[in-house]
Amino acid sequence: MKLPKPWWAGGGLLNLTLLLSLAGLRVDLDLCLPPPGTSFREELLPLCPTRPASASSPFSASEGWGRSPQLLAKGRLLREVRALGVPFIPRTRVDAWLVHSVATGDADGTHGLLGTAASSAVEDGGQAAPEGGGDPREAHHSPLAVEEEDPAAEPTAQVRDTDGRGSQENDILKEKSEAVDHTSQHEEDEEGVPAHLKSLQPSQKDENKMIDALDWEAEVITESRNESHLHWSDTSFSLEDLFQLLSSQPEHSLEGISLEDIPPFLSSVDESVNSSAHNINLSHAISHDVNLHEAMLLCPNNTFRRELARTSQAQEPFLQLNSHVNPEQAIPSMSFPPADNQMRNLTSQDLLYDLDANIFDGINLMSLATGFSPLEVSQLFEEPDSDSGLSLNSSYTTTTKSNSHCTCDDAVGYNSGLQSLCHDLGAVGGCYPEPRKHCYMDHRTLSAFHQDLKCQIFHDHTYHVQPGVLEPKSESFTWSEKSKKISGCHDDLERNLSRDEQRAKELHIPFSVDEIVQMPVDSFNSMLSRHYLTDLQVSLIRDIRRRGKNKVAAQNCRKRKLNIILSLEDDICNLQTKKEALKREQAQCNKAIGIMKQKLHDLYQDVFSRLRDDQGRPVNPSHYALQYSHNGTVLIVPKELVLSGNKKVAAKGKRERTK
DNA sequence: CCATGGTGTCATTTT
DNA sequence: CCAAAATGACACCAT
Repeated sequence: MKLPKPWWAGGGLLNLTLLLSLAGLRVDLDLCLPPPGTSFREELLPLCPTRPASASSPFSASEGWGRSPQLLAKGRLLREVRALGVPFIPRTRVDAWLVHSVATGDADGTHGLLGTAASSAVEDGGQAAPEGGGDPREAHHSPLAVEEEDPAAEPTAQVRDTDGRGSQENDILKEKSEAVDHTSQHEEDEEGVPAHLKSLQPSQKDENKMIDALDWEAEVITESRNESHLHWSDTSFSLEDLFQLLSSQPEHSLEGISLEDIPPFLSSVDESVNSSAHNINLSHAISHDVNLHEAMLLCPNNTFRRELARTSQAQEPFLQLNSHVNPEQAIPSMSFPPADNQMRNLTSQDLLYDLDANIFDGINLMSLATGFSPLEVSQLFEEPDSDSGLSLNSSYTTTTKSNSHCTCDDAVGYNSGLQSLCHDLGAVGGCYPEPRKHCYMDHRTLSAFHQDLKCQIFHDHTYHVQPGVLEPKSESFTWSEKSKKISGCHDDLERNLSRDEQRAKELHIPFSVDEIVQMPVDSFNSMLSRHYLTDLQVSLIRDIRRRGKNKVAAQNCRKRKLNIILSLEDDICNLQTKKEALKREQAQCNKAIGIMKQKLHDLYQDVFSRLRDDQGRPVNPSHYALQYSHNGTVLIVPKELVLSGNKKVAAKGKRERTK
């Protein structure tokens, strides 16, 4: 028959086995050793405050946070090994009631003190009622219950409600917390290996690391148990040893849960570890006004991200709103939306818009008249803003500045009669040096080129550009201002057009921006080859594709960054939670040790109060000590001998440890 | 007016 | 070696 597990059991770090056989009575001390099948972290480790157990969580507690069967098998194996106790001292229970029986002058206890074996009393008295105040079992309560009382254990999302933020945002935050929940919780194995050791590791390495961590922890426990074994399984020891060990064991044993084991960076959050508000701020600092909700879309198994994904999909038709008419397109979704038709029908509603349209048409005409590309001409109407969207040729310009003359020669191919003007304009910066475009020009038939000319001349508008106005530096009518004017005067749909979309529209690019960006490489190249496009159009299409790809890449990059930040935040939360659990465990161990010390002291005093020497005088406990030998006898030994024996035992234990 | 965060873009590096 | 992706840095804009 086994006594209930002491309330402090579950520490797993202080393995103090005391076999005190006094007159046949056996007092077994087994502190903080988790019983087979349980892990102290499973009992003590509370849930992460930002991870309230919800039904929507993809990982329930029964699923072990998604632990793999291999890991569960390893955990079971380790527990079985621990349960066997090999080669450690077999685990025993604290038979506090025995101490009580001795202290209260129980007859069996007295009899046991005299040296007769009465180990059966342990079994017979196992169900005796424990002593009221000092019995640790009476103070036993579930660590989870402790956790429930801990205000810090409240879900952060609930606390956030008090932060004055809307419930919807709180829901989002909660979803975010759950979003990052499984990503690290399922990586936390049952042996409590810190998640931060593995959270950023590839999943394939997790198992190996898990094995290493398990071995590591088993080794730590082995050392702890061996130390206890070396101290206590010697041929003999005294109660003084027990006192000394109890005095030294807390610090020693608690090294395993020392706060120094927490990674150093946690020290920065040490002060606020007891404050749930800290968790709020941590999450809040990242979640506040973050418009990167799409970032969550990358992570699977997340309701929040799935919701956003659905929202994004619902908005996708709107994203295709800027698709242009292309009869050759086989993509149905790229058809011309009515909104765009409406927008085109509204061209006369705004004089400014007409002016801008005329300007662009004039630019096209200028390009024809001067042999200068419309893009270059259009640059004359903007400031040299690298962010203008019209600076797409900036890289080419910088890389081919020395070839400006050749570029102008190329431009002469369009209109050889204006070479001098080409030079003049080229000095402004209107170079068009990309050689690949000329390859398109080479295989293009002249008739097609003239068709392009006719097409552009068809939009002829009288537009005269003064040479002085061509200086971009002096041009105050910048692109951004133009965009502002356009966006300010047009409807919302027009305002949502990006610069590339506007330019593509102005240059009559027969493809939508989405098409250009999302099209596969082969399709893109074949599309360029199939269509007769001007160099400007090809250049713009390529730039649109490059910018679009890069835009998506930048978005993905930022999403990854945000995910990393969230993951780190989650790691911080986990480590804080573990730190709190370890602190509670340490406090419980200290309390248990104190109780044990007191009980042992009482027992010691009681034993000596009953002992008499040969003359019938009481034995002074300050001069003598009780020493237990393996043959079951208890000797009263002068303390001088005990101290010398302790030194020998300590030396022997040290030698065995060094082996 | 300033601070902050989101976003687009370019240049460069990495894959 | 080249193309695409990734990323740092910067500028602009909205709040």
